[in-house]
Amino acid sequence: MTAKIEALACAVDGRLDPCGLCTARHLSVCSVLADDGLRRLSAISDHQIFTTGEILVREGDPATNLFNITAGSVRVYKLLPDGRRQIVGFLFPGDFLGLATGDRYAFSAEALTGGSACRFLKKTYRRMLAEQPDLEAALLDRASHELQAAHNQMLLLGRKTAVERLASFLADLAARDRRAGGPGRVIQLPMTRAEIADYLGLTTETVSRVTSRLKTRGVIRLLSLHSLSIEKPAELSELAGLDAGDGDA
Amino acid sequence: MTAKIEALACAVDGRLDPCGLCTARHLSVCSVLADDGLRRLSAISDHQIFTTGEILVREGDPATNLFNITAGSVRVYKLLPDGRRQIVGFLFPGDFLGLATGDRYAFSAEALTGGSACRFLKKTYRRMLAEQPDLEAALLDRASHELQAAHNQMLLLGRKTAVERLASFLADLAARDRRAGGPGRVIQLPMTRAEIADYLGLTTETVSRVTSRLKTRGVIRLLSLHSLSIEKPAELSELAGLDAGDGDA
DNA sequence: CGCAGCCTTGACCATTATCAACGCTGGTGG
DNA sequence: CCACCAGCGTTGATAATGGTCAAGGCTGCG
Repeated sequence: MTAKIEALACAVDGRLDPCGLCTARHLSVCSVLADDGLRRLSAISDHQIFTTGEILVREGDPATNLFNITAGSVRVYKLLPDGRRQIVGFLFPGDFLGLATGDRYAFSAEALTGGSACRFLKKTYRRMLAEQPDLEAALLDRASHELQAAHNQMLLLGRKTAVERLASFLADLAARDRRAGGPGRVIQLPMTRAEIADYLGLTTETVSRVTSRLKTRGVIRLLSLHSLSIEKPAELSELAGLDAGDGDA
Repeated sequence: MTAKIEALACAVDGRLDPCGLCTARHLSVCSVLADDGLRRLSAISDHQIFTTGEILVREGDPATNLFNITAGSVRVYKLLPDGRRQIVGFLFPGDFLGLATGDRYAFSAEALTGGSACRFLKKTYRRMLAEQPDLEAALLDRASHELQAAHNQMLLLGRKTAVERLASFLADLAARDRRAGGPGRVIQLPMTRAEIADYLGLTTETVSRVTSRLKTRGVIRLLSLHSLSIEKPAELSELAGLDAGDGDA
C-alpha cells in the first residue's frame, strides 16, 4: 500500500538497462526497444520497491498502472466472496503484470518476497504503444504465451490428480530455471504451501502429503522448506502427465 | 479434415462485410479495419465451411492457420496422454481462433456444429498485422479479454463446487447472449453433456445430476436437451458465486 | 527461550468419480 | 410407417480422492 516509489529512478542514460536498477531488460518486453525507445519508456515509468506482502494491485480497483517485475516475486490471484482463493500465477523478474486488464483490475497482486518493478501509467503506456509498434507486437506475443500457460493450467486444474498437479508445478519451475540459464535441478519455492495449494486447486494438507510422497519415492529431496532438488527428473515429468501420464511404478 | 475451402470466396466489394458470407464483422477483429484494410485482409483469407465434428486444428501440428469464426460453434481442447480432456473454450461467431499459438498448436479445435470461418495463413497475417497497427491493437485487446476469461475459468476449476461451476457456465452463456443483443433468458447448448463436463472439470453424470437439481429448484427449465430457459436469474448468479457465494436456501 | 506461524501427519468425512442399468430420442432401413 | 438401434442422457449404488478437523512438530524471530 505505502509503496516506496522512486520517481524517475528509472531514468536511463542510453546504454544502461531501463529503470536504472532494472536488471531484467533482456527478459522483459523492454528488450524490443531501441535506446531512444528505452529513454522514452523510462520517462513515463516509476521504479517501485515493494516489501513482502505488499499489495500492488487490488481486484476491482481502477486499472491505472501496469508493472514490469524487475526483482522479487509476486502472486496474482482472484477471490470468491467467501474467501476461497485461486492464484492464477506467480510472477518473477521479467514478467509483465497487467496484460489481462480492462478498466478495472480483475485480479489482485501481492508481493511474495521483497522486490521491485517498473510501474507505468496505463494511459501514457497506451500512447507509448501507439508510437512503438514493436512493443505492441512484443506484448501480443507475450499475451499469447500467457494464454497458452493459462490453458495448461486449466488442463491441470480440471483434469489432473493431486500428484500430477504438484509434479507439473515442480517441472514448470524447473523448466523456468533452465530457461533462465540455471541447471533446473534445484528449485526455489518463495511461496508457502498454502500458496502452492491455492495455485494448484488443492489444500495445504494435500500439498504437504503429496510432497512427502514424492520425497519418500526419492523423486525429490527437500533442501529446506523453500528449496528442493529434483532427484529423478524423468519420473517427475512422467508423473506430471507430460509423458505416459501413468507414473505408478 | 477434408474441409471444403472456398478460396477467395472472401473477396469483398468494399461495402460488404469481409469474407462475403461473413456476417460477423461487427463482432470480430475485422471491425477495426477500414474498407481498404478489409479488402486486403480478404485477399489473404479463405472461407472455410466446416461440418459437425470436423477438425480445424490438431494439437502439435505446425501452426499455419488462424481462424475467425463466422458461423457455427467450435470446441477448443487439450488432451492428456491417457485421453482425459479439458475443453479450454467454446467459440461462437466473431471469436478468434489461434491467438494462443506459437510454432505449433497447443490445442485442438473441432466443430461442435456446422459453420464457417475465415482462414488466414499465419505468415501473411503477420505481414498484415505489421501494416495495420489498429488490427494489432484490437488483437491485443482481445487477447487481454481472453486472458481474463481464462483466469475466471481457473478460479472456477480450482475453487468452485459442481453447482457453482454449472451455474457460472449458464450465467456466462446468458451474458454472452445479452451481449449479442438477446434477452439472456433462453440459452442454446450446442454442446453435449460430456463437453460441458470436460469444460467444467466434471463428469457427464455430475453435470446431469446438477442440472436436475437446478431444474427441481426451479432455477432453470429445460426446453429441450439443447436449450433451456433461466427462470430465476438472481438465484443463478448467486449460485455462480458472483454474489454471496453461498446460495443454499 | 518462548512464541507465532507454518508445516506435517493422522483420523474421519464429503463431494464427486466410477460403475451400472435404464430411458429417451433421432435416424435408418425394412 | 413402424421398429430397431446407437448414442446420449438420467438416475442409482458404491468407491475413492481429496477436504476437513485436529493435534503436534519445526523454524525463525523477537
